[in-house]
Amino acid sequence: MTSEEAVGEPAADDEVPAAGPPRPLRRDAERNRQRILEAAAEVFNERGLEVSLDDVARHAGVGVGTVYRRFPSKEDLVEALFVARIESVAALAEQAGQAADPWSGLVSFMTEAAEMLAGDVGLRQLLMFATYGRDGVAYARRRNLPLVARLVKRAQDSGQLRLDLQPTDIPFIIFMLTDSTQFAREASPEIWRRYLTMLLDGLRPERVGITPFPVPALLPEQMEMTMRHRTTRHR
Amino acid sequence: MTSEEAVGEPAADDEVPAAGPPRPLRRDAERNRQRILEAAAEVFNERGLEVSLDDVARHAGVGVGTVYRRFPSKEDLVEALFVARIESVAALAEQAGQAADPWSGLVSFMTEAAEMLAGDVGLRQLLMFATYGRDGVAYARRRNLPLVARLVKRAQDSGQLRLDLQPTDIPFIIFMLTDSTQFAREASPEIWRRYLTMLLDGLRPERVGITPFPVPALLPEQMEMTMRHRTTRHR
Amino acid sequence: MTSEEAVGEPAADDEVPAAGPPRPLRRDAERNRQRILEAAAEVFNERGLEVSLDDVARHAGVGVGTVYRRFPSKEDLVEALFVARIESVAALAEQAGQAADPWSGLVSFMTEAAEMLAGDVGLRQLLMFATYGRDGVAYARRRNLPLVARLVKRAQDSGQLRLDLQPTDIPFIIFMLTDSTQFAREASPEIWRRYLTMLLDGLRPERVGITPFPVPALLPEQMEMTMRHRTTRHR
Amino acid sequence: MTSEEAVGEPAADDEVPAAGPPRPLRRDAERNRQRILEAAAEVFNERGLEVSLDDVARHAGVGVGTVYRRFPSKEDLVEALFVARIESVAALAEQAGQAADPWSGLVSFMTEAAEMLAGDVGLRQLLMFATYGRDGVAYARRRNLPLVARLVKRAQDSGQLRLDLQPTDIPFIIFMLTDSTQFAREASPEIWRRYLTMLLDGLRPERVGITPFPVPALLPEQMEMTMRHRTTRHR
DNA sequence: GATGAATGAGTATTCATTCAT
DNA sequence: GATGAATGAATACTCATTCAT
Repeated sequence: MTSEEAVGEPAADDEVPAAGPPRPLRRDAERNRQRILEAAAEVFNERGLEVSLDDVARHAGVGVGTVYRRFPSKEDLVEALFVARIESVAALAEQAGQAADPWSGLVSFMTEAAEMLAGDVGLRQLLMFATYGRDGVAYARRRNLPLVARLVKRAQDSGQLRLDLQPTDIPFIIFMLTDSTQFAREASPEIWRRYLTMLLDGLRPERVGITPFPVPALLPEQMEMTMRHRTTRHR
Repeated sequence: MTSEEAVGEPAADDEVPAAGPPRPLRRDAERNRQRILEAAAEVFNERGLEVSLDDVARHAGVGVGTVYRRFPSKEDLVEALFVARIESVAALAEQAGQAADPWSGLVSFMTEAAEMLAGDVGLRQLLMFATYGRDGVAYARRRNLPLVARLVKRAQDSGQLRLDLQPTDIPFIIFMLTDSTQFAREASPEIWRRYLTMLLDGLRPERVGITPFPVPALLPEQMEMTMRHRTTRHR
Repeated sequence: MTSEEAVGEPAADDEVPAAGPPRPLRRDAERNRQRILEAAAEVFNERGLEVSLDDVARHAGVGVGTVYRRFPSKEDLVEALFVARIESVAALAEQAGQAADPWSGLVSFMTEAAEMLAGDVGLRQLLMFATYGRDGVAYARRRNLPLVARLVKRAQDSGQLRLDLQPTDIPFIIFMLTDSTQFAREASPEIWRRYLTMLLDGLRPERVGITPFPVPALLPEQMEMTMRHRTTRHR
Repeated sequence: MTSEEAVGEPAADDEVPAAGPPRPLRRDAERNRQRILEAAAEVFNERGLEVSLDDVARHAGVGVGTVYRRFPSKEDLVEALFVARIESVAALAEQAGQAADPWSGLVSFMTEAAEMLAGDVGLRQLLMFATYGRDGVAYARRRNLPLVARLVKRAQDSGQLRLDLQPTDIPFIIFMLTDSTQFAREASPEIWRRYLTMLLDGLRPERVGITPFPVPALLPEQMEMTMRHRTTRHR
């Protein structure tokens, strides 16, 4: 990365990244950053992404000003949160890639990812609706997708998964599944497992009468575009 | 009990106060009412139910006072919009009940309902999250469910649908499917058809290796409770 | 009614008073006017002068437009109401003037006037705070004052009332007394009688140790000015 | 019980959350807080408690957000203003309790309290109608009444005040008196002194022909109830 | 004349974001 | 760097008043 590329940085003053990886924060700053992320995770999960940054700050035990110093806008905070979480999802995908049986590797990934999203309103809201957050979302997804692709590939190679399923279908399916939990949070937070079962049955290849998909899956590039389109500006 | 008396049924026609249908609006008023509804439909579809009534009014080319004259609160406007739409869904269910083949009846209903919801952010948001709207929401759902139940029953009786599928699963499935379209609005607004296919394949009964559902479906009563939990949100 | 008279139509300078008393309203118009006044009296008494004209109109069974045709503004309506009521007060004063005993004439007037005001939030609010209403208020008071003055004079002439009491003191006293009832509406709507007693004891002339008033009473002219100053404009 | 322990009285110090006094505001904040209070006092006095907080803010030269930062709602602002003032009234009552002559102690209190209320529309409106403000209102009154009761008792014990006067009569009288000033603000802001004289003459015991009160005074409990009836008015 | 529809400025309150301390 | 104070545009809703039907 040349210094020219690095110029793409926003305000130019503040935090001038000395050409190279962004200099690490001072230790107390880093601690605050973590606190804020934790507090945000907590309140976003409890009350959705609509909570005010004042609340986040209060919860984190810092001033709002500090939140803004670390995260130039609410969108950025939300995105940072997502990026942090997405790592876990990536980790899940990686682990699942080690599974002896390709099919059950894929299934565990889907199950575990769904578990995460079902239990974390904020995260899901962010991933799905992306009313907050920015390009980092697309980026993080890009990072995830190859891992998922590998899972899919292995399952298909082993003859356990219908061949017309695309890697991009997987995030969709996970979102869909956990959507049902949004709807039935109180009544049946695990309801998504029911629909996962249904779907999995529809993913097997060996069946007689398999119905071809009427619509192609999204291309990886399209996934990114998708994100950008939905980012509704917040005041 | 004459058919006139039957009209006294509480939830059924609260809009008819006492004697005869509410006198029709003056022509100009009716025109504006329509304009407002259209404008609301449009902006709600574009930007979700969060848009302000000022925006709706501006879009309709009327003053906000006019909006409030016709719809005493935002909730009422939203509900009016919803109630109108929900009738169509019910109509779809009724029509589907006439289909010669029970399975394809069910499939057309799901397809058509998904088409509606996929194309109408506001409607879907309302049905799913019901953060706006009032009793009409619960009522409309109540009205829909029995029709859906009939479709399910018929398909199961004809041996075309797995027996452990419950009527309450259907709305979930429709919500789930259209959820995917929320996500990929620009890139592929019809993507849900892909997942419908998958799901349908998982709904057939005659297959080898059918996997039993790990979680029960929601009971009809639970569907209503669900609603109540989310309804009380706005000042 | 000739066709010429009928011409009193909007285009032609509305209701031109043909030099003389304002032509009486058509009978139906008059009926509406009365209805509106009655309705206004009722709701103003129940809920204070803040009720909306829409409410008044609804109560009267007419459209708001009709209210505005008769009373160009809320202020005017309120004033009309006051003028109507003030007649009753004047009547009380006249009757009291007939009493055999001058002192008890004065006392009954004060008592009866206080009874009226204590029982009519709207009327009192209007007279006292005059946040609504206009010159008619001053006018009506002017009309009342001479009658009161006579009561005062008689009582003083008969040696039953301290000589330094001025006629303008009487309205003040009545307002003051009924003020207490505003305060204790629920707990003791008749509490004012208590303070009337006190005051009357302080009005007798024959006592030893009578304390001269430290401040002069208002002059009749000042009473009018008073009114004008308080008329806060309403949107 | 030491005077320090006495502070533990429930209503007495709810404003002190737990440990020590609430940390003092930053200097700029304090300055603005004062500005807001002054501005509020001013406009409330000029135009009553109905003025909008936008107006208050404008008058104070700050944004409305600042007003809301210091006073979470209009009610709170009003109460803050009131609580500050009410202390002065209490202080007056306390001082008056020190007077060598019980009668003149009572008279000075009434006079000084009336002076305060006569010059402060907002304060009076709040005390009288309590359409704004919260528990602080009830509390402050509760705090005042015993002090007043003492004044009354002393005057009665010294034979200078009629025995059937109750402590609750005093606030009524003060309200009544200043009511007259509301009415004659411009013409004669001191007019209430005239009626105070009258009333005082009616309060002496030794007179011939003293008229017993026809209605009992309010009980202290009733005073509070009174308040409650009017408090719940604002959104 | 009567009706009630339309208007829009006004109300209390919230919250992302900026800026003085 | 951290803090929390200040800002003001935005939101849902009301109501006196005007105007088309």
